[in-house]
Amino acid sequence: MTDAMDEQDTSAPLRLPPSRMLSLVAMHADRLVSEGLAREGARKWHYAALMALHQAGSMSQAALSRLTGVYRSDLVSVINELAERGFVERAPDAADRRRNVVTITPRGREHLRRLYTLVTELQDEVFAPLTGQEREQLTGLLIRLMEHHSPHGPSWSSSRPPTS
Amino acid sequence: MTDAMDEQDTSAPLRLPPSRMLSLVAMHADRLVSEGLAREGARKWHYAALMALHQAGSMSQAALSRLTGVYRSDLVSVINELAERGFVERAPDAADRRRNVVTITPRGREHLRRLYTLVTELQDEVFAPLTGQEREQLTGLLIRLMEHHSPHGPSWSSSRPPTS
DNA sequence: CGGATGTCAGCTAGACTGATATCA
DNA sequence: CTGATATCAGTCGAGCTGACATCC
Repeated sequence: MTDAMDEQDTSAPLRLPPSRMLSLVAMHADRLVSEGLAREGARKWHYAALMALHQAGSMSQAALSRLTGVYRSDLVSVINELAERGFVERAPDAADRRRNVVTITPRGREHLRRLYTLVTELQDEVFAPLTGQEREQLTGLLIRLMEHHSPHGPSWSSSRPPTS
Repeated sequence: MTDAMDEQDTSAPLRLPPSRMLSLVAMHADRLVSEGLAREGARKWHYAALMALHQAGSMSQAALSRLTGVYRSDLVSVINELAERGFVERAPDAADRRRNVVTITPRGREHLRRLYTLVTELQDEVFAPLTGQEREQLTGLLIRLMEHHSPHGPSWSSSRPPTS
């Protein structure tokens, strides 16, 4: 009966707090996704921004920041890179001259389709040991935790494929 | 019927890949834990190192590195800080003069007990929206994923309290 | 010799802060 | 004036690499 701290036991498995498990799994998943996207010359934020623009339509950088969780300051370079490659257009908003309206281009949509396929495959790789039901369990639990943390943020669901 | 990409729908929730959900939840959990530990003047690695030493006994820095996942190079400063505060002792190994044998001290055990209590409370905070059963589901799934990623690493279980 | 160990210096992407100029 | 916007500079912890001297 060990109630307080378990004593030395070299053979026993390391006991980790659940938050640490989350970090380890998230780190591994992040690495797989990042490396996969890098092969296509993209980064996570590129994907996130394109996906958000595709799903929710053109918007200002500040709005995109709120939607994706990427900081306004960091979004600048992301939009720069996407614009350089013609995946996105940044035009001043006539109605509010502080704003840039960011719009995804047809080339951006093509790119997004490639990235989406890639990301989907990578998700399968990450969650390979889980059955479909278990994956839904997991995402369900994660969504509950996310809603608890940022109750005023956007609501989330697992990603579904984008239409051309 | 949306098979490919869903078109614009500002009212719809953002669809995130599960790996992104993992990152968000892990980030939030990490922040809570880090902030909590900071209030006690500690960091995650301090806790991880003390816990590993407590559970598995004295060992070299390299062994501690393998056990905790903290890089040898980063462990140096962690051990420095713990040693400065008298939580740990670093002594040359007579049998293998390359090695430092790191040992947790009684004061270190006291400190660990405080940190353990804190970390446990923080876990409760992070996973507050889940029932006990759901938390076990979650950790079960996470362990399966961890084992899949590093099948030759240590095996894990959820953390149990340390004994004095 | 090859390989492990402890240490140091430095890199990188990412999260975050602060300041500033512009404009509603 | 308050507050939002885009941008830039810079901080900070964390993960990771490379090199080096020492020792097995």
